Amino acid sequence: MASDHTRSAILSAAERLYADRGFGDVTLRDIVASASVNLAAVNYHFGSKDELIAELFVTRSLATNRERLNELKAAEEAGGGRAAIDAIFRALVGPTLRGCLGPTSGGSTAARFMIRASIESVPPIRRIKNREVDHLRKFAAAMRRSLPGRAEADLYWGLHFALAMAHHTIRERERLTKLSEGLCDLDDVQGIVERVVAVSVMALAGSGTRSGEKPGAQRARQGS
Amino acid sequence: MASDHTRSAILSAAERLYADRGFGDVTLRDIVASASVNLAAVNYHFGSKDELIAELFVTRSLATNRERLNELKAAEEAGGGRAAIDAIFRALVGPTLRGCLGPTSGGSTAARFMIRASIESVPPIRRIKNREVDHLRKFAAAMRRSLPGRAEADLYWGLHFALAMAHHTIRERERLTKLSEGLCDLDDVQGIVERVVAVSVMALAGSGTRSGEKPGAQRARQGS
DNA sequence: GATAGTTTCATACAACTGTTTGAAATGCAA
DNA sequence: TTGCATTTCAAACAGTTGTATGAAACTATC
Repeated sequence: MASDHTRSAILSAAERLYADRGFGDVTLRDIVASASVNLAAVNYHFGSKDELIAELFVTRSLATNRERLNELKAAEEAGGGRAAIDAIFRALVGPTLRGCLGPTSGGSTAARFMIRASIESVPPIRRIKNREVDHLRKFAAAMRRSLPGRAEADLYWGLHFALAMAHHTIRERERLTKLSEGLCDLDDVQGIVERVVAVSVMALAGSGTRSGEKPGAQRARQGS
Repeated sequence: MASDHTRSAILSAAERLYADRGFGDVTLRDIVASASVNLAAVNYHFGSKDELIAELFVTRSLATNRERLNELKAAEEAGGGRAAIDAIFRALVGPTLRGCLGPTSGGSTAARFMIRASIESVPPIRRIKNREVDHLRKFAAAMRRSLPGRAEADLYWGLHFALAMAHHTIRERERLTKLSEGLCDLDDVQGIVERVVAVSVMALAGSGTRSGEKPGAQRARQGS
């Protein structure tokens, strides 16, 4: 395995190019040119283009998941087995938002790569994301412990909405800046985390107090 | 312009194929084979592949936007110029969710196409989406009229989060079903609309009462 | 220093892509 | 029917893509 210089040169060149120009128009030839290695090296070291992409994504997303679980574990230990619901949401969306937003996002290749991976959905990444359910289940379990009375479906909707706000903020951060004409400060990552956490907590607190009653169903609608 | 038979055959074949298999692996040759027309017909009638995709997307998204604005207008007229905030959110997310979710989504090609367009981000569609800011500004304006006291940034965040929940629900509906093991009923579209609206309203109501104070900032954090 | 295993390299391959071309077919007005 | 414009068609084009090949270079072991 020698020095692995070629292998890691490919990895970092690929990550940078994908981050900058997206998966759609970066070819293996672009990557090997940027890494100053031979074209055949990609297939030799990774097997195929898709496996290269998969390795890039797995590495980064394992890191995020680990960070998430660490925060969750810390919060549960601090609460004696039951984490506060806001701490759970913070552990869920904090690492992702901190990784992809703020001043880091301009400089860190890893962050920009993960943003790309979240915007463009290519087959190898989709396959990996589909296996992420187990990871999310751990957060669902923590929420169940935190709010034993709450209906199961409400917990899942809360989890889902928290991820929705976090991911959508990452995906559409440019559009939000343009829409709000800079009023929404996308560099204040901690502020955004707290905003997402606060709304997620409210969403959960507001939805019915006990079992599966649909929230908002009491409101009248105007149309058909 | 004759009967336009070829043109519309291409449009509907393309929409169906893109809906079923995504933009990534549908070629012009697939489309013309499915439409039983000649390969050159696409370039003759649409100019290029991208313009074909653009026309498909523009048609569908104009329809949704029109529906949104109709609902918004009705709500504002009913309120004498000021729509209730929940009615505004309902006008924003209702048409999209109804279009892409529920029993329709299984059968309607248009709905499945729009879901694809929301998941895979191809250049021609991205270009069009970037021009959607003007449309969203109308909703921001309605929100401003509805809640004159609220800080501008909070309104944009509210708008942003509402869209986040709606789009994420469409994008990840399969994963949410799997994660919740069917507990989240993705076929109850009206229930979902009301859930999203309720959370959006709460998000806005909960964020500071007046000026740009960041919500949740009063909460302590455990980490660094 | 010969040997075996790994890694690099230039090159070719085979397939597929969107687009163009120029001629045939069609429709329609005079 | 003649003439003209629109539309269809088969075929080819020019370019790109990821991958495979087999020889060369390198590395470490004996």
